[in-house]
Amino acid sequence: MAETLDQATSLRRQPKQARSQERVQQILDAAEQLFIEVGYEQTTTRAIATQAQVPVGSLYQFFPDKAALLKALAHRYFEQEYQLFVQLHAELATVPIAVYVDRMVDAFDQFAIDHPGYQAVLSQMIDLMTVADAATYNEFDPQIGLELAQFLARRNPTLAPAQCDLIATVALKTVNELLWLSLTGDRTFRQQLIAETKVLMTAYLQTYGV
Amino acid sequence: MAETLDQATSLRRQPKQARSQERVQQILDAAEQLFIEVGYEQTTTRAIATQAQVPVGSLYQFFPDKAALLKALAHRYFEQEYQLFVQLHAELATVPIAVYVDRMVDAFDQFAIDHPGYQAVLSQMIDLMTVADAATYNEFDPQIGLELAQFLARRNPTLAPAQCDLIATVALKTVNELLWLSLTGDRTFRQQLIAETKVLMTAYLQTYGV
DNA sequence: GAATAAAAGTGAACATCGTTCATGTTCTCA
DNA sequence: TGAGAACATGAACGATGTTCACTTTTATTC
Repeated sequence: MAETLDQATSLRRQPKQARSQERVQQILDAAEQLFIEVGYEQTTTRAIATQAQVPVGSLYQFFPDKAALLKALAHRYFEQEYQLFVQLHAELATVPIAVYVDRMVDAFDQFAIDHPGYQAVLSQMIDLMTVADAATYNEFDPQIGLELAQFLARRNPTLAPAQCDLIATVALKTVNELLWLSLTGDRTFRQQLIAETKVLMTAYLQTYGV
Repeated sequence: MAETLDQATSLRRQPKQARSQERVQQILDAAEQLFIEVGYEQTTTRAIATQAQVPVGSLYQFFPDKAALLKALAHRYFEQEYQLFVQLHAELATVPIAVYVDRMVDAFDQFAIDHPGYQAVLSQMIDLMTVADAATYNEFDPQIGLELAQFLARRNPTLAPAQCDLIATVALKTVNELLWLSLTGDRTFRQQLIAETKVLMTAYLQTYGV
């Protein structure tokens, strides 16, 4: 876990001693908690340092800037989401498309519910991306899109590869957005929106006979 | 135009003299240009003031803070989009749903293309909303949603009002997101995504027999 | 048309932020 | 055990959004 995280977030310095590695985790935990509580923008680096019981300087020993903290946290969630997809995708290789959609949407909905920090961290991550590059975000999402496109091509061989890519992009983006919207409402709203997302996706994919 | 803008953006002070009103427009124009060129975050209030050839203080005479400038600009676009919807919606009251979707999607796509500042301002606006309230954004979008829901109920009277609201919400959110995504790519990508958006929406709405 | 009040204009100064870096401390290993 | 590498520290820096005491311009009154 540690190695994967380090590689992806380009830590300013590799923590070689156990003491430093603990600090990195302390800082990340403190940052996540504060991002959830008061949001990314409102969280000062000094507050993160205080919460993690380290001086500000230690923060910049390992992370190049404040945004790197958010990226590191987002990376953790993307990684988990990708694992979730891979596992479920294998299980649902041959089921009808309606069942595939049903199970997938439910799984990702449940993931967001199970991880309290997901919404707070990701929403701030999206904000950051419009300003800066989308490197971190585009690390796992296109991977899912690629596998989804291959899945569609296997289901309906008459579809051109380019078209499969496009359909996968549309499907992913749409489900992402609607699940995201569902998180902003109460339980009833979320369940209704989940159901509606399934209707939408199933109708769309059945158009292509997959 | 001026009155509508003033009401919605809660200017700190109403510009009563012609001189001030000109200044407000100068400031807004300068802000929009800089937001497009270097982005909202990277644009300093001093830069806006310099560009508009006014001192920083004058900025805060009319706008409570930097975000108010972005909101005022976003409001202008929302207002124009709503007008566009109302007009087209009236024209398409009785056409088949596939035609309705086709014309609507094309119109909003064209709007984004015709207004160079739209993407820059709105993307920053979206960022701002996750941090602050969504008051400005929710000013016109739900209005469109409401009319869309009534439209669905008229097309298929067997649908419950609550379900019409839900369908309208899903449709709006989805089209919004996909059109937004289409702006990030080149001409070919945009055209393909526009076409795909129509397929998705038509398939979805035909499910409900509207 | 001069005097007074009200509105508008101004920019140096303030508070706070993200970040740095010179200096002190702790750990590693021959 | 001691020299060098890794790590820790927080005062200081530059930049930002914002304010407010002060000046200038416009409106009103006699």
